[in-house]
Amino acid sequence: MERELLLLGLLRQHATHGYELSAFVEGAMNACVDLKKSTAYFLLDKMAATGWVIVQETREGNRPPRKTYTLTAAGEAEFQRLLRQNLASFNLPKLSNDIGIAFIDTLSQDEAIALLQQRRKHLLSQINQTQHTPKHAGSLQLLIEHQIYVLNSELAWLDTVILRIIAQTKPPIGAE
Amino acid sequence: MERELLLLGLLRQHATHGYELSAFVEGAMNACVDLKKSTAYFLLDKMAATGWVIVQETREGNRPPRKTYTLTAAGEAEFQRLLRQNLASFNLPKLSNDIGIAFIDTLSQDEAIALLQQRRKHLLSQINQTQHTPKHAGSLQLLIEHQIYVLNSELAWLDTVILRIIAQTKPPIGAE
DNA sequence: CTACAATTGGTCAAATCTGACTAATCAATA
DNA sequence: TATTGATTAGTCAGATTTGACCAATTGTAG
Repeated sequence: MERELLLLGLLRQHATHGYELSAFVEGAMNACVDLKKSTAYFLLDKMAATGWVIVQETREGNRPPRKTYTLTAAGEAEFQRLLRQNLASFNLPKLSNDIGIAFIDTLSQDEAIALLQQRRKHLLSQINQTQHTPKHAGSLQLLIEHQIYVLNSELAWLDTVILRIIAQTKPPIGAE
Repeated sequence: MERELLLLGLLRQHATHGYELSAFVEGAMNACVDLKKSTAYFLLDKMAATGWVIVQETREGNRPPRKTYTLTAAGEAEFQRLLRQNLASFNLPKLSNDIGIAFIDTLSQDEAIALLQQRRKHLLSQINQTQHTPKHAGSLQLLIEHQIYVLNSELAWLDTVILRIIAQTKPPIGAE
């Protein structure tokens, strides 16, 4: 339902066609949202069937007709409902992408640390990229800030993991 | 690929049937992984087709036959590959579930704050639940710790958002 | 003992998602 | 001004995911 909320919220600002919507989401919002063009069209069509939006094919020249989606009153109501539901609840994001961590003890310490250093670099570059995305309007910007915040906590966590592994079975010189 | 890595990693510890795998994942690992039973079977069958596992139907009594999955050498190799790839890379988790935040400026301050307080409660109770899940063996436990860590950073972030909203247009008594 | 629920083990049709594709237009450049 | 490449706009078959279901077995309470 988060994706529907997003689309309704965007359409609420101004009615537009699927391409612009998905270009925006896959472009400017790329850092915080995963929603492909084809899925966007799918969802829009479903919402049209439900009555939350209406479609108008506007034919220009002889290119394939452009479909403009407009929010209906029912769509506005659904937006209000979804927004409140979304804000009031929290569902933990599952299976981020650290499953590998669960099996890290099958590797030698050296290899484990080398791999995690690489991971650390990926993370840093993502932080950089995300920090340099163009500023969004209004509270959309909060999403980007959240993303940066999350990436930074991941970085901090990763560092503690690396330290733990180093500490683990390397009580070196004066070990007790 | 994270899910395949997980299944291979678990099957590596000991060959077993789909039900036990998915019961474990949907049970003890529920906090950090989202993988339904039916998806697990689907993935297992796919991996069987690829040759990473072999299936043996063991018929006991006249109940529907039980399918036992065993890791092959190719499966072990793929595990090694996926593990390294997973550890060395980082893909940011997208569209957590705070899309609502992007549209929070369409609400009155009072309602926004009330809703976020509710969200805060959900979050707290999830932290509690996750903290009380039974301890996992070995580095599997790291996943749970990560989950708790993430939930706590989400809590901290949520609090800053709430504070920001309160501060936003409420320069009360001696406003300049 | 028996009936009623819970658990074990798995399947399947329907819903959803994806990558690859079409096809027109614009933009630039040789 | 053809040729090439990007951009706009959307479709679709095939892959994946889900929720609901089936059927046997194991408690378990009366």
